[in-house]
Amino acid sequence: MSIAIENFVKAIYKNDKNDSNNTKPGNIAKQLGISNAAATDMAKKLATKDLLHYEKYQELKLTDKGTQMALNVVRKHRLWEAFLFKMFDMSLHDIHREAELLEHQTSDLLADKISEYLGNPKFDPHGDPIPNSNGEITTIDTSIALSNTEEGKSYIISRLMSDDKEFFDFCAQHGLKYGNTVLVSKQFSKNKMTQISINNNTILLNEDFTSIIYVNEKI
Amino acid sequence: MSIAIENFVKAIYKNDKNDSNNTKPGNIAKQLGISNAAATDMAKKLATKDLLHYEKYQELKLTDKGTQMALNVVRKHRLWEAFLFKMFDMSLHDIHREAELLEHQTSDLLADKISEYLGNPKFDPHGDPIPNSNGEITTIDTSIALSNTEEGKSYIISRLMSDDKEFFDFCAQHGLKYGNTVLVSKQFSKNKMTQISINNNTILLNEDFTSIIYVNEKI
DNA sequence: AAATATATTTAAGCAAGCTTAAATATTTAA
DNA sequence: TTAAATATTTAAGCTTGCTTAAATATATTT
Repeated sequence: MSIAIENFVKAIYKNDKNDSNNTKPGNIAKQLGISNAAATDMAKKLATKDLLHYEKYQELKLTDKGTQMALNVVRKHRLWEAFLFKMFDMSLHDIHREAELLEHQTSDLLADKISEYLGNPKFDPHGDPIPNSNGEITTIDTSIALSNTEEGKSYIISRLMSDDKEFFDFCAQHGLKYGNTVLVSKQFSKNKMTQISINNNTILLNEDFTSIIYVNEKI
Repeated sequence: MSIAIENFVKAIYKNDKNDSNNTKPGNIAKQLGISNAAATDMAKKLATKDLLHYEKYQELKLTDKGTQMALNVVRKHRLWEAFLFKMFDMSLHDIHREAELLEHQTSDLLADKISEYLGNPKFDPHGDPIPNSNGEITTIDTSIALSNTEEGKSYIISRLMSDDKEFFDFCAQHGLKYGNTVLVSKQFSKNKMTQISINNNTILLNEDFTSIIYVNEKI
């Protein structure tokens, strides 16, 4: 299957997993940077390939076959991220960009080799779960958004849910990295801001960031 | 530039480096598995992009710009081969196939990271030279074909010049691998066959193989 | 509930990268 | 050196994955 198809299916899959689960063509189009018309065309085409269910003006829904394809691509993406993260000193954003390309040109065999080398990890450096070769995902996700944490408690960063370079640059600069510990020193509930301590520094984060940084309470 | 263009330019480059240096469209077409007409079309198009010189019925000649592009792709291909060879237990043929795809989706940055990780190697596991980031190649190649070796001498395998799976399977089976030592026990000059010893086994190779296995005399 | 705004779909069309078939040029061989 | 074989080019046409513009349906607002 083509790169365009893999990306289309992946976009629907990721949308489905998100809060705002709008999987109509227009929303997919926006994420892929193509026109609405192109998205509608593609949706119709993929329906004939049994990758998704299409009904005029309705949400696009992946079939089992489509879901498997999406999971396969997502698996390769996240394995590449984990692998490049381990092997090379590159920013999370650069790693994401490489993985975005490599994911489409990776055989199942190579994906398995990478996975094996890494010890079959269940999460990538963003904290996103890595599907196994059967498309199964470990979804034991007890993490919460930094915006929902409690004052005075310490947490371990488990997910950075973004693809935005500025966000990652900010994170890298302040030590906000998968596995690191943060102390929530104050929640400004009125202004929806959170004050944290990390590496002996105090940072004030607004909701844009605290809603995409996920953490687990440190026991 | 597209994958099709990169592959086209690469094919011309590799043809130029070979003995039978026929770089007319038909020959390139054969190697890429496309029609002669498609190759002619592409050649005309690439001429307008200043990647090659095209004159009706003449050989295709890469411009400096085209050569640089080819070298860049070849560099990425061979770096991937060296990297996958080092990291994973995969056959040379599988590695070649992965590299054939990955080479087009690798940023210069990532290529440099891979090269650095490997200690900026000058040769890949086939023994082919890896261009550096400026497109410069180390061509101190003192190796000779196994068919030209002398009886009774020992040699170190330096190049396996093929993309053929059956050949690589044969090599893997008999320990014919980059860096390994072979003793040439007999040259059957009349039949163009060579008898070698490797890993305490004796193998008789015909010219199809001895002409693509390159070695350096063991001092 | 009607009017307005927004989203989706349809239609027509374009560029890239191919194809096959026919025309033309070059090579090879007799 | 002329005829036959082979290679290259031209021409017409196809598929994929997009575009813009216009038509149609759905959502939102008042």
